[in-house]
Amino acid sequence: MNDHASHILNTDSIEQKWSDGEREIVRATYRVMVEHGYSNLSISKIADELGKTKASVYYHYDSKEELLVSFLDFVVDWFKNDIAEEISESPETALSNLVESLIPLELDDETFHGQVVLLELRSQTRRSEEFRERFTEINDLLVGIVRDIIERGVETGAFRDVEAPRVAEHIVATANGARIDRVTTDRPAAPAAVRVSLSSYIDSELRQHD
Amino acid sequence: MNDHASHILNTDSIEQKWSDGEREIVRATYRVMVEHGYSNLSISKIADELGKTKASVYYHYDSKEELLVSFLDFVVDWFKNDIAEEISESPETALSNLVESLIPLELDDETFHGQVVLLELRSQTRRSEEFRERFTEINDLLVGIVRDIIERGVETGAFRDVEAPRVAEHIVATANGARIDRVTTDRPAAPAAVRVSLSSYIDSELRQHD
DNA sequence: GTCTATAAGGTGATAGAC
DNA sequence: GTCTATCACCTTATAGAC
Repeated sequence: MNDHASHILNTDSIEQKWSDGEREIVRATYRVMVEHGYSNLSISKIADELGKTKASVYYHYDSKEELLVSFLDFVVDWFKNDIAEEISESPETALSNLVESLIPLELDDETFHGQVVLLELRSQTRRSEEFRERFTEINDLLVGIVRDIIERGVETGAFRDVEAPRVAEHIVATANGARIDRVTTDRPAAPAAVRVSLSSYIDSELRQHD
Repeated sequence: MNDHASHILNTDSIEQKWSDGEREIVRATYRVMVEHGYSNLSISKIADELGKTKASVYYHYDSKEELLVSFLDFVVDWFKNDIAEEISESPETALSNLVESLIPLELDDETFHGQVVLLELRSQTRRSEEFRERFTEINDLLVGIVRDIIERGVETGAFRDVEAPRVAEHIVATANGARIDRVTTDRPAAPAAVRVSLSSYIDSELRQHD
């Protein structure tokens, strides 16, 4: 699994259930957001990025709201495709790989801005139920992955018999907290500290030592 | 310590370094944000809430940006005053009290909306360095409190000899992750799960059992 | 300190031609 | 599908009277 928002919306990771026009618009939307932030997003800027006019955007989407929900659907899809990778390993390495990718030591600028954009969108939860549903799905997916890894480890005897659902919530909450801290503060040492402490927690609480 | 945004900006917890006019404006700003969200905040709405006109607001603040930074200064101040409470207890109870208040089981509506507003503002980190500084300060403060409790516990022998700075970052990241999950998703069981797992982590990793 | 009035510009969205 | 033109509205911010 890659960093949360890296290479987001790459064509090859997006399913075929959208038309070319919609796909182009959503990708342009993402580029505008990475450059200007969600709060400065406008249909005009999207149209400029596309090299077309506002009316052309409104041919594909009836409203800005609908476009944003569509954008979130792309994010969810990307997330599903991206997260499915490399969990065929042993539970121990799968979990530590996941932690490492959830809390990377460094972020390139585009990924960084992509994370901020997703946080901006996440904070718009009052906008509609549709928004809320998408972020609920993303968190459910991530927690589900972690829980499955832990349960698999418990079955194979690699992990102690912990309560997988709770521990999974704990790990995901920690990773998300670290990620948000990184992109909203100047505390450069924090992410690495969290990662070390979380890894040591996993090692001593979950791992079955012989 | 109370919930992050409960009773925020109560008059008695705010210092005297602002004029009455500014204080009134900032408190009106908060009320507008709780009702309409940060992204729908406007000078007009603040003026309406105050029962005055836009020009009156601009007499006190040269720009919306300046007003928002001033608002964040109030938040930081509130945070300082609020967080200083009840840490005179034993390290064990101080830490578990803190975790309980950082991850409350229930949130009333106003506190809930207040948390969303703070998340919206936090996501506006690209707006200016001033924004970023305030949230850096808030996180530093919180991590500092936790670290001090842990260090005190290590000194008194209540806790094992853990690396206080790292564990503090871990605990705060987890609490923040749980808080953001709560206000941006429909996953009602998640906060309690995180809280249980975090408490059990603290109990088994930190506590010196005899 | 607060008011009225206004400027200058961006926004989401639509009508109708091609 | 894309265009031009336009609408109604809201925004931040200022000038000047009281």
